[in-house]
Amino acid sequence: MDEQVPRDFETLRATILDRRESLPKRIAQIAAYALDNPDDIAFGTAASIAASAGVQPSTLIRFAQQLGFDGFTSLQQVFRERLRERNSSYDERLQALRAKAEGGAGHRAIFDGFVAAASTSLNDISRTLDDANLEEAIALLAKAQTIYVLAKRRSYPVATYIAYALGKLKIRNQLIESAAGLNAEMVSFATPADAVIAISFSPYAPATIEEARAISEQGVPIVAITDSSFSPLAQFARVWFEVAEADFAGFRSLSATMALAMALTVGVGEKRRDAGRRRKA
Amino acid sequence: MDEQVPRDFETLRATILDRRESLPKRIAQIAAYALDNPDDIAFGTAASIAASAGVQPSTLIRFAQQLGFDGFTSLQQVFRERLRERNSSYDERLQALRAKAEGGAGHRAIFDGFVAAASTSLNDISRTLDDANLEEAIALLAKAQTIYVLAKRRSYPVATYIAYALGKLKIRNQLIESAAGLNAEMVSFATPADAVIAISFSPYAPATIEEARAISEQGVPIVAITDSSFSPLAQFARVWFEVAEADFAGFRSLSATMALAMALTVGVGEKRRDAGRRRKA
DNA sequence: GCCAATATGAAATAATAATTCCAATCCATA
DNA sequence: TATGGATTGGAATTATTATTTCATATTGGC
Repeated sequence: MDEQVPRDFETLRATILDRRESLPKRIAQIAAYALDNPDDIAFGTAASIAASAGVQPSTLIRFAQQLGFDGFTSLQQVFRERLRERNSSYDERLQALRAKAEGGAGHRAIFDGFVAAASTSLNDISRTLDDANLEEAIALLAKAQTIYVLAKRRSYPVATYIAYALGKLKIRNQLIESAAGLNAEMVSFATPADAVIAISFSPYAPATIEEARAISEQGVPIVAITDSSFSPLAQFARVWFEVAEADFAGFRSLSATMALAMALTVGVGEKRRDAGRRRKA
Repeated sequence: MDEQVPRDFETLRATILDRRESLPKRIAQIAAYALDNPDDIAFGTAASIAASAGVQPSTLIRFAQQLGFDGFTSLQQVFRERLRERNSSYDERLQALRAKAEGGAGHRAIFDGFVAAASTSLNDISRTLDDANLEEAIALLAKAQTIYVLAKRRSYPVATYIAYALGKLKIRNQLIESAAGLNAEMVSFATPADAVIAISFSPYAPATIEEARAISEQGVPIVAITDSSFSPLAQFARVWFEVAEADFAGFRSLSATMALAMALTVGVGEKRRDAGRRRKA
């Protein structure tokens, strides 16, 4: 018996490619289809796959048998296993990272912990972000004459990134910060024709809250990124996003907030470009 | 009919979690199993899944029906679809999202793009980061009297985050930035007993390079985070990290750099604490 | 503690899908 | 171009799997 049944996808693939030349026409046809559409093989029924590949179900079974399987079903297992492994790798790796980080095995573990926290946060936010909310925020910001950016302490890096990106997109913006302690004055220039992006997480920096309150009392609409509906920022905001960042070693990730911030920024850029184009036309 | 059938996995998951409380015991049991072992649902037969979850096949079908599906088979489709999608690698997904965003597919696509870019970057860096390099950098920084942080433009948010974290850890640090244009003077205070974290990506901000050169000429050791071995920063650095961030819509992610920055920061914090403890003992 | 409504288990049934079989066709070779 | 073997198509058969049904158990309200 020189027939070694390929148990994993890569071996199977190699075997098929190897024999390609010597396969009968219809078998070759289904072989090509299998390598091109492995997902279909994993999920389809013999009949549906055969139809998609343009052959008879029986041919599909002969193909499987020629490879040493005892039928289509066992061939299909290989294709399913492949999907399973590919898919689990990500979650499992995250799990492993977290476990290793918990175990405290040197500095690599710290790094892994931050990577895991960031990944988790990204997963969470892409699950929970509300599309309508995003549209509303972008629409609001796109109308603004000047976009003010307000964030301190832990959220400050996000603010600087937003300011950088807005600048690159040639969107007028003002980061509310001042070495000279002129924040209050800066805030007082904002009008209802402007808008604010405010970012703050618990424990909320008092200055951020205070400035957000002042600016909202002037009628300037606020888009807030914060961590719960109890956040004082949420009550001043016209639109607000709840972002739950995972933490590690006492520091919360910023990855989800960053992704959202970029989406807002670039979204505003696009919306303005579209509006401009429409006006010209 | 108020029954909205969840067509995608996330919606389904949310629906299940939402109703969790009100589900009968066995149904709840299979619901929990489904969320814990989605792969098994995708590939198993009703009988095999029911057995693994410790319920009857009929319960599984009732579960599906309660969610608004017309049977187990249509519920299973959702789990299969999830595998299909998840399976496409991050790179492929990023590619697809880019195309989608180009085509003007709404703002959600932009957001998804940034999330995908961040995830890709995190994947890459956790694959490529060299442990020894990390140890060396942390050892070097832990010895420093003052840690100077140097980064402009796109990398500036990372610098502010490092400065924030170092501050929280009570590690003396100095962000090299000055509204008054006194960077050169600031740099001149650094001595070989200090250290620098410098971050710069192509196109390298000339000021960063210039200051890095000046500071290295004073014998101050530099830990650099940059994007290639050809980076001018790499040549001034005692230790350097190559970080390849994925980009989307013209903006590169910062997630990998952030994770590395946090690992460095917290690593230094730990190393100092350990050293302090040893000295006391 | 009893009743009705609801939930569960187990087996029967229906549906679906894989496999087999055989006749028809194709192809290489003499 | 005739012949044997290999290949293929399509329907029949068999196996597997989902679903339904109904008897039994459990639960919650009075």
